[in-house]
Amino acid sequence: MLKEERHKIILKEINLHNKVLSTDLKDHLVVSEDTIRRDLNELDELGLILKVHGGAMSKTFHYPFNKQDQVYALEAKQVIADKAINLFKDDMMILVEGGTTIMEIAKRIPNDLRATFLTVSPVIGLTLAEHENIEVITIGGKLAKNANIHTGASVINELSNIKTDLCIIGTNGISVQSGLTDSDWEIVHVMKAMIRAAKKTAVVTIAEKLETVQKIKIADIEAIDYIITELSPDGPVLSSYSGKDKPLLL
Amino acid sequence: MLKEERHKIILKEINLHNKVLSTDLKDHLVVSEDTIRRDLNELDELGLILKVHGGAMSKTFHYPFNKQDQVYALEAKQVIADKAINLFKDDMMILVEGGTTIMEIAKRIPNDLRATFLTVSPVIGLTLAEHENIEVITIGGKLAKNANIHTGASVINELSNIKTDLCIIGTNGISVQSGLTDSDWEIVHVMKAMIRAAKKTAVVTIAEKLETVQKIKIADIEAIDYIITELSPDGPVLSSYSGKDKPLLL
DNA sequence: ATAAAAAATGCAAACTTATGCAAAATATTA
DNA sequence: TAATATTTTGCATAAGTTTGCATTTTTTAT
Repeated sequence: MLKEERHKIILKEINLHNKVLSTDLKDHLVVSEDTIRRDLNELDELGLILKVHGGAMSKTFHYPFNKQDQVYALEAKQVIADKAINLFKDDMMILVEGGTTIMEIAKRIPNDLRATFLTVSPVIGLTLAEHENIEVITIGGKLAKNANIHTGASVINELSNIKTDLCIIGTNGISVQSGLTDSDWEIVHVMKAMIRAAKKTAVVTIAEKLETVQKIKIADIEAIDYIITELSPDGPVLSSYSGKDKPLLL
Repeated sequence: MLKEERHKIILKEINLHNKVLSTDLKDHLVVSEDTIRRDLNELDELGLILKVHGGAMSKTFHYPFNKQDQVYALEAKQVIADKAINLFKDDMMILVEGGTTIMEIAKRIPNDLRATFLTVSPVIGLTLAEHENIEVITIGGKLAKNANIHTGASVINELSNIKTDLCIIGTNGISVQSGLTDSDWEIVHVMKAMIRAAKKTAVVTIAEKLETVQKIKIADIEAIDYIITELSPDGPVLSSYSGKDKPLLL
């Protein structure tokens, strides 16, 4: 078999499965492992694949993260943010959590919106405060270091005295079966209190998180009023989330 | 499975859910916990994630306020900060205000200090939280846009239930005659409440502000326990601030 | 303080890779 | 076509990686 031929087969395999193992290839192509290694090195030098210990991987597949500090799935989150902002009306009182999706919302709020935001996240609060007509009230408490969110009894307590028009939360897990879930005990309790403290609740999430489940439950799907993803609400992915008593998809 | 495959899966998990536990990963990927630890360490060294005890978390939400905008009289403020930090002992409860001098203190706190800080400033809170052994409690309230400090009745109210070991405040005006003064009604009231909420109060100020007076009074000089400037406490400039019932100069 | 969990360390086994070399295959040229 | 040069391949050996395990140290929670 010609070298070129092998190269084509290897490339095809990588495009198909995003990776190959040297051992698999040597069996498949019936050559020595040395030859495979040389092939992979050549393709790597041509920039066509990424050689790694034990095989090779597709270059595009490898790291979709160009810059370290870049927000994951930023574009999707911006689409979500714009949909969420449509829910905001002048003079509303809106309760928001932390997280990168909500950060996008905070950044993209139009400057003429006149509203009061309550938040448990100092970072979100500071970002919201950059808008002229937004009043920000921070719900203080113990600053949880991992999430940079205020938690603890004082937060729950304060939230119990509040009834806002709308609450926007992100989520770590969401599924039809298990509802909203997260893995952090403190944060789960803050989220629960936030949902109780608002007339309507909107969950914002990138579609990738749909049907993922974490260890601790926050709320049933039926307790949510809106689900906002970057997808069209009519698409097939979201169909199981709609129905009687189910949230409105945006 | 290729190592890089595992890395990819780990990164995705972190991007989706902000954090992962080593134990979950080893079950999910069916490798020993040692391997997971090594993976996490590598990804951490690449700057892609933040390794923490028991797992790892996303780097993206570590707030971007570190950009060192030019601080006026930075060197003087750093001298002051180091003097102030000498007042801090393990297990203290310390109440701090906002402002650039206090920001220098927050940044320069040694990493082995184990203490609880209360603050009305979200930016200071976030900075303090970067230190391993510091617990941060934010006193929430209406976020005053000019000073980025929480103000209003709720702050005063919360502070009335607190007695901390030490309170550190900056000031806009300080003079032997008029004491501490400021020009913002809301902030003055927060400051007064802060002084009441601490056993001892330290004022940090660059010498330039000495003998300047603002419109609204916060407290008499006698109500202050320490004055910290960048100057030597023995020098002629500060002589009028020392004496019976007067603060200790540092 | 104490116990439990996680991390660091050193080590050995299994596996992968680099290198030089000779044989085999392929290409080039008269 | 035959002779020669070039490239490719497989092998042996040495070197390097990766992984899991045992042990000690550190961190965390009670």
